Amino acid sequence: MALSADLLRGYTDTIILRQLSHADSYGYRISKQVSLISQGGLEMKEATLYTAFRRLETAGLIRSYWGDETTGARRRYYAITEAGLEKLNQDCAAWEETKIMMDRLLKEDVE
Amino acid sequence: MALSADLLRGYTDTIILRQLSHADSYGYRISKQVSLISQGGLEMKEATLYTAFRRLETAGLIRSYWGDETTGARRRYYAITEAGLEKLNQDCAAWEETKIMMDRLLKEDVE
DNA sequence: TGATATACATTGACAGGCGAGGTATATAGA
DNA sequence: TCTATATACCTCGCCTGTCAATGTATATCA
Repeated sequence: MALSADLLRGYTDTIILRQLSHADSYGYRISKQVSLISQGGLEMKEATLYTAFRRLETAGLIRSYWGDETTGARRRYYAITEAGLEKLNQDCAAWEETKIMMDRLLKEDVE
Repeated sequence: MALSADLLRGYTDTIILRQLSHADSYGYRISKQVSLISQGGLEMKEATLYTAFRRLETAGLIRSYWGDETTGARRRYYAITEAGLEKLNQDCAAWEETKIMMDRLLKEDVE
């Protein structure tokens, strides 16, 4: 990822889960979507992306299947699972808390 | 750190710089302050903290000196440098952008 | 024919977080 | 007096996530 790369470490998974919560998708597309939505601010590197897919699938948060494209490069599609949706909700809640916490840590003056 | 540990990776430095922007401080105190301000949500581990101090000092963003306590354990104080203040400003700006980006990635629906 | 876009995947280096361990001083209580 | 607890410092080595580099294959367009 670019820009605040390290900050978002660990939220890669959440971002992917969120994209999959719209509809099944595949690596290349998710990577483009993320660039688009973040207006170029965040670029998920392929290595990072595919590592995350493996991690998420192992954890049972997503599952994958090969698309039946008759033309062009084959695509491995990913779908979010029930557990994945739960995780997404948790992560989003955690993100809200993190924002509040960080804002306090970065702005608030100490007693 | 607890909770969103991984997310804050890389922002450890920023949090420390912010604390030092109030006044010179030392490891143990900063760690307590962070717990206090974040209401226990974020606990900076000592290993993390001292690693960060080394990193920041090497980078010229802070400097250190021994306190002249005549009683109790000795303290190594840290002070933020001019470069550190600049870095802090940049990081805070980056944080604001990151929030916007993440909110878009986690909430906004794709086209 | 060669460049570019689509689409997948792995390997190995690197960096940051942190558990576990260690040192030393001061104080309060049993 | 001895022990526990708080204050205060520090390092080693493991683990995990990111990512540059590299490799594969298909389709399109100049």
